[in-house]
Amino acid sequence: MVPGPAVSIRDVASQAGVSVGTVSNVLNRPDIVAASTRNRVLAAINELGFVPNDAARQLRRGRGRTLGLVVLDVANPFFTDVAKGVEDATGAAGMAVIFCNSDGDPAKESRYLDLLEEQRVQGVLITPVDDANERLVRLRDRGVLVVLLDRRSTRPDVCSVAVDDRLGGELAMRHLVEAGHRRIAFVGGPWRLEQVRDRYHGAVHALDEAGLAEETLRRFETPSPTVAAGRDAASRILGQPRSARATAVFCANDLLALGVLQELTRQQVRVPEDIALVGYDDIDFAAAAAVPLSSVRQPRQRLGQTAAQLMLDEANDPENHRHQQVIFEPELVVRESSQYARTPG
Amino acid sequence: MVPGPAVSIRDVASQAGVSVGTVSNVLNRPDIVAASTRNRVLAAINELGFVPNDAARQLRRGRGRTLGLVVLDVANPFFTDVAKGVEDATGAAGMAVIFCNSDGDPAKESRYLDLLEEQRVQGVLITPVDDANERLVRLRDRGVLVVLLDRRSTRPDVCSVAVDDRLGGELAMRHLVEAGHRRIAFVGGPWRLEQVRDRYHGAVHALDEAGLAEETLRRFETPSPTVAAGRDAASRILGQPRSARATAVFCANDLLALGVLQELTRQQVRVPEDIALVGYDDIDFAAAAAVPLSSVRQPRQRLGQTAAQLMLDEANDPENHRHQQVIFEPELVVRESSQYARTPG
DNA sequence: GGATAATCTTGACACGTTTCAGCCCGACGA
DNA sequence: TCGTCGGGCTGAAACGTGTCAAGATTATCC
Repeated sequence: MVPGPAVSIRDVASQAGVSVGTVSNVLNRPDIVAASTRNRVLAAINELGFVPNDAARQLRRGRGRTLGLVVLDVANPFFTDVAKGVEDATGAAGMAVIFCNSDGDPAKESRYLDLLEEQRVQGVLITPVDDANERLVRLRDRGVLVVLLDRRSTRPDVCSVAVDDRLGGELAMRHLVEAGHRRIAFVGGPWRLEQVRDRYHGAVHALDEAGLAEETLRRFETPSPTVAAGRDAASRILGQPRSARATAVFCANDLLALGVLQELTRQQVRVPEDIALVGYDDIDFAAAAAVPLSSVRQPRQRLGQTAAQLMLDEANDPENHRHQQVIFEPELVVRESSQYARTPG
Repeated sequence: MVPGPAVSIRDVASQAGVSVGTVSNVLNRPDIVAASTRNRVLAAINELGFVPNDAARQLRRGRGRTLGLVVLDVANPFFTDVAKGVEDATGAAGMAVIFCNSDGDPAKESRYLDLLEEQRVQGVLITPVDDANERLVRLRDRGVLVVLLDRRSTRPDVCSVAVDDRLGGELAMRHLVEAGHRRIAFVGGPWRLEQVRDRYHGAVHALDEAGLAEETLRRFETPSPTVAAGRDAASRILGQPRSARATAVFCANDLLALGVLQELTRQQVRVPEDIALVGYDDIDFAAAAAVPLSSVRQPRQRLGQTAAQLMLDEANDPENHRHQQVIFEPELVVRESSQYARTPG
C-alpha cells in the first residue's frame, strides 16, 4: 500500500470546521479553547489519525524536543547505565534522545556534534574525548545547551556532572597499600581521557600520603579502555621478571580489569593470591566475574539523571539558571579480587 | 554570552552575493554550480559558521535523516552490540539514530513510537514487546519504514532480521541431554516475548527428538530477562526437594544465566557439578563469569548492521526493494558451566 | 437595551529550506 | 547578423506549524 498524503493540521481544521489557529491551540494550550470546540477538534484528530510534525514545530519554535547524548562507548555498561538515567529524566519531559557513540575517537565525536547541531537539538550531554572543549564552547554560543558528563567543567559558565576521580584513585590505592602491596601496576588509557589521568593522579597522591616512592606505581597505558586492551596489558605485566612484577593491579575501569583477570587466569596466575586486582565503575558484571571484582563505585544512573535535569532546568528557565559543577563522591567496594593481605617487601 | 541570531541560508546568500537557490545548490548538488561561485559560497559558509537546519530541510523534503531504534533493554549487552551494528551502517550514511528503550513495557514502547512518528523518522528498527504488530503496520502505511529486529516477521511485506531461536533452543537442550541430564529447568520470561517462547519450544523439540517426556523440562517464568530475575528464579529452583530438583538449567538469555549463577554460588551449589548451566546470546561477559558460561551465540553486530542496511536500501530505492526475512543461525559455545557428564537417572 | 468586558476564534505571517520554471548571456552554426 | 542552445543563476512558491493582533461572539451590569 502506498502511503497516502500526510494529514496536516489544516485537514484537521477543515474536518472540525475551525481554523488552523484553533487546532494549534488545542494542541499547545488546550485550556484557552472552549470545551466543545476542543472536543470537536480532538475527535477530528482521532478520526484522521493526525500526528503533529515536529520538524515544522521546531522550525517555528527555533529549537526542537530532542537532545544529544555523546558517550565514549555504548558497549560499556557504565555508559548504558548513565544513558538509562538520562532517559528517565527526559522521557518524563517528552523529549527524545539522540544517542551517539564517539568510540573515543575525536573525529567521530566531531561528526556527531555537527549532526546534532544540524538537528538543532536543545542541548548536548557529552563525555568529551579530550580537553579541547573549544568546540563545545562554540556550540554553546550558538544556543545549544551543553552539559559535561562524567567530566568536571573548568569553565564556570558550563554545567557539569562528575564524580571525584582523584578521590576514587586515592581510595583504590590506599586500599592496596594498606593490604601491603609495594609494587603496583596502573592500567589505563588512552591517556587523553581525563578520567584516566585523574584516577592515576589520585593513586599517586595516596602513595605520597603513605610516604611511598612514586616508583611503587608503574603505569601501563592502553590504547582503549576495553576488555581486549586489558588482556593485552596483563600479558605485558606478566612479561616482567618475577621479582619486579607487580603484586597488585589497579585498572582505570572495570572492562580493563575484567580483561586483566581473564589473561591472568589463562596464564594460571591466581587472583588475589598472586596478584590483587581493583577495577573502577563497579558495573553490574564486576560482582559476577570469575573472581568477584573489587571496584570503585560511581552513581551511574544518577549521573545521567542529574545531567539531564540540569539541562532541562536551563532550557525551561534560562534567566534564573545558575550553572553548576556537580560532583559526586565515589565509594570503594571491596570484593574477593583484592582480599589478600601481603607482608610488605 | 547570549546566542546571536541564527545564521540562515539567506545570510550566506547575501554575503556571497548570490541567491538562496544557489546556496542550496552548493549544498545539495555542488556539481551543477560553477566552481568560482561555489568557492565564494563555501567561503561565506565558513566565515559565517553556517549550519544547515535539518528541520527545515525535513519539512520541505517530507522525511528526515533520522531513524529510530527501539530495543527491549539498553542495559543488556546484547542490544548494545546490536546498536553498534546499526550505528556502523547508519553513520556511514550520515544518518542519526534515535535510541529508544522500551524496557519490555508495551506502554513505553507505544510512547516512543508516537515520538518517532512525530519526528518523521525515515524508519524504525524495532524488537517489539509483543506480537500485536498492528501498530507497526499502521506506521508502515503512513510511510515509515519498519524493520523487525531479532524477531521474525510473519508478514511477507515487512522486512525482518532474526536468528533462528528454535534452533538455538534445540542446540542448548541437545547438549544438556547428551550430557546425561534428565531433569532440566528452563528459565525465561516474560512469556510475551516471542524470543523466550521460541527458545523454549526449540528445547521441547529437542526433547521429543531424544524420545524424552516433556516433563523432563520444567518451566520457570521470570517477570523480566534480567540478572535480578535470574537470582530469583534460582532460589525457586533450589526451593524444590533435592530429589526432584533440576540438574541443569537453560536460560533464555545470559543476564538470567548470570543471575542464576550468582545465586547458586551464594547458596554453595557447585556449577557445573551440582547443576549445569547454559545461557543464551553469548555476551562478552559470559566468558568472564565466575564460571565461564556455555551459551548460544548470536551474530549480534551483524544483526543490527543488516537491519539498518535493509532499511537504507528500501529508503534509497523503494521501487525495486524486495522485502526480506533474513534469518541467521545461532551457534552453541560450550564452556565450563556445562562441562560435566552425568549418568542419567 | 445598550455599553462594556470577557471569552473564543480567526487569518495571515514567519520559520529555513528545496525545487522548479524561467531568465540571462555567451558560444556556436548557418 | 540572427537564431538557437545550454550552462548558470534567480526568485518565488511551497512544506506544516506557532503566534499574535484583531475580529466575532457571548456574558455582565446598570
